[in-house]
Amino acid sequence: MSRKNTREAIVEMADRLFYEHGYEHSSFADIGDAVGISRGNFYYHFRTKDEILEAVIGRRLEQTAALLAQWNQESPAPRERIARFIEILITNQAKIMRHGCPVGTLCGELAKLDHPFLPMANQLFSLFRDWLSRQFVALGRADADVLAMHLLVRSQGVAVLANAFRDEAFVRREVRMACDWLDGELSREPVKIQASATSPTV
Amino acid sequence: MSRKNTREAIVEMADRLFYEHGYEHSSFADIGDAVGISRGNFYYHFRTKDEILEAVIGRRLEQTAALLAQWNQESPAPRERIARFIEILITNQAKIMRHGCPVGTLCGELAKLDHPFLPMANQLFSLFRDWLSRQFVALGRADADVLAMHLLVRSQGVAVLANAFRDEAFVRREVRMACDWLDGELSREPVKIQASATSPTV
DNA sequence: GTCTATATGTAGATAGAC
DNA sequence: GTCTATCTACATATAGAC
Repeated sequence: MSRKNTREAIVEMADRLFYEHGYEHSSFADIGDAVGISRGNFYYHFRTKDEILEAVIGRRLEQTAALLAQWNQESPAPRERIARFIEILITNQAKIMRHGCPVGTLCGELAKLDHPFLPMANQLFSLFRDWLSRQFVALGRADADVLAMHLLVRSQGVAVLANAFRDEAFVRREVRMACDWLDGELSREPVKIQASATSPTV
Repeated sequence: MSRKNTREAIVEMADRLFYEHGYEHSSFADIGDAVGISRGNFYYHFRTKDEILEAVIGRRLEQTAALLAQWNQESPAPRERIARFIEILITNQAKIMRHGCPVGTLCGELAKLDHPFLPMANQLFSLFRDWLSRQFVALGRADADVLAMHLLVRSQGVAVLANAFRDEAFVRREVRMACDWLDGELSREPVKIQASATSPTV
């Protein structure tokens, strides 16, 4: 390898292959061949497959945090920031139609495998959830987390169905509907959440 | 096996294991052990793993069609029928929180594997889509398919996030929000869909 | 129809030369 | 750091006895 950092090259390729073909379906041979190294060399950098998965999730967590920080910088207004989240469905449309959402599909696969790194992968969702929630808080919403989760619901649902039906017009339409929903919500007065139960014993 | 039909027992167990642990992660040994037959006997009934997958998808297609027919019988009003679709998120809540939506996770996995039976699995989505669309048509909506797809978006998004966060209150709340959305939609006048493009050359 | 035994391929993982 | 050779485990799949 002429690369300065083989380890980085492995993680980058594993990240891509895990997304495109799934974690379980991506073998050491697949990753090694794609990077251009032997399996033996592979094991010099990672002793187990779980180690690679951990590195990939760590990388995604870093990149997601960086993306959100970038959105914070580029869009001062919370309303615009939320819109950028919704629009990633358009920005990454081609990949989402082919492979689904990188976060949703990884968490789904690890849940099926009952994998110990599932909680770590779920932190990817939490990054978006908490960031969205902060934007709604900044807009004075008491039900910020409810709205944040609802936007996650819409984006995940669109990703799943975009992957199944591969219909660009559908994605654009749902993005428009989500933006309309956002406008509608933000034109209301802030609403207090009702307590979920009155009995203290439950 | 004391069962009358071993083949049926295999398909039934494979259906369950594919749902709980994924298609690729469920081996012949797993299925055979769970049913209580040897691997040799297994191959008497199914020559390849794809054959079992085909049988499982076929079974799900039949059961889904039967479920929709049952809803048609039990609920004459389209509005109530649509509500029943939304409420499967509550009915199957425990399973969805553990393993996600059976349809969404199967289609997602087969998409990753680029599996030839992906189109067949996607028909599961189409069954719900078309059925929902017919209900909205019965309610006089010109944009019936748009509304049907939107309900699929919501249910798939809730399933993905219920699987990740395992939060019952979240599921109940989103179901309520979906019902509210439905009420809001059905209290409007029917809306014509705009043509997606004016140019006939595109 | 069901079983045991076995063939064959491929996965993850290791040892040791260079 | 990188390679080749190798090991072990397990997956799909087959053959043939009962």
